[in-house]
Amino acid sequence: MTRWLSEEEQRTWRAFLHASRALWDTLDRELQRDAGMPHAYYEILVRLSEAPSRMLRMSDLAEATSSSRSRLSHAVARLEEYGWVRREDCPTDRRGQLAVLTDQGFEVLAAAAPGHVEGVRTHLFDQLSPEQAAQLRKISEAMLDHLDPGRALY
Amino acid sequence: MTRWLSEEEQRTWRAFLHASRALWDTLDRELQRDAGMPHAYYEILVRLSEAPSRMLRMSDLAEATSSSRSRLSHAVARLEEYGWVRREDCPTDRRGQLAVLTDQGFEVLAAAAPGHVEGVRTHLFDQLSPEQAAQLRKISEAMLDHLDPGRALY
DNA sequence: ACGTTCCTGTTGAACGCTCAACTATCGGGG
DNA sequence: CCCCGATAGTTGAGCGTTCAACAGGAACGT
Repeated sequence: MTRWLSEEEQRTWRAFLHASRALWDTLDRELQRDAGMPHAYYEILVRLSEAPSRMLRMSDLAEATSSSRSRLSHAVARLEEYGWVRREDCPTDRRGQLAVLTDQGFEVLAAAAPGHVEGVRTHLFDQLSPEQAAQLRKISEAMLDHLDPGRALY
Repeated sequence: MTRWLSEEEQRTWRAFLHASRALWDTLDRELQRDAGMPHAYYEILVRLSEAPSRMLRMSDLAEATSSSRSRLSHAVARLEEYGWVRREDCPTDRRGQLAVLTDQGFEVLAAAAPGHVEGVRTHLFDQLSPEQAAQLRKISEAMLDHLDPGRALY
């Protein structure tokens, strides 16, 4: 009863697989080389930098970066070692922890951002027509609607 | 001089980021749960199963799965422990090694494939119109042309 | 023949992620 | 008030990946 993929679908699937992996690896490697951090850590810093007072509850941060609580916990532990993030107790919920972006963390992020954005542009948007970029967004949103229906759009 | 992303581009980029990660995580988790292997190992088995005599040089296998030699070496070591793959010396190049899919490995793959294909269909193709699937292919190929120009198309 | 350079594949350490187990707190119902 | 299930976050072990270093063989020029 398996609904196998057509030849056409299989080619599409493999192209997508290789392309997204290649893009991912490239950006991750650039970030590691230029800023000394993996992309997952960069994303944490970005989300914190956009939050009010540059701080977020661990859970909210986990959701924003689509990462598990455990992963975030490990990641923040390391970011704390680097001095880029610091933990604070949540005043309204004694179970809670706040992750706070330090000034040093902000500096590191500010230094890393231009290179990374340039990478995203070079490796993704420069390769697509404006129509294709719009299509990619629709496609991504369709996938998200299915895989993660509750997620905040932005 | 940084060419920052427009609001529109940023939304596209984040949607793509979350969507491809969600798809990836979902499929990887399903495969781990149902077949006891990560997607990377599944891909290795697939490529071997399609090769003549179900064997490939390590380098060729690394390229086909877009993985580093080191990664493949570790992976094959583990697949060998499971009894799904076996190594043979290459007859024409004494540096070379051949990875060979065992009968048991083939059985495991045959058992895992229907579930995984169903996952790809459910989580990807069922969510896209035929036009969107075609667009996704073009988009992926444009990315590949840039990131990995020499790669075999299939 | 010889040496240099490239290529093939492996190794071990460091790192990040997953999973399951655990502690501590919150919040609602008897 | 107390209990109980749900929630917040952490921890450690196991696993896969990366990276740099390495050994051995091939290919090429001289």
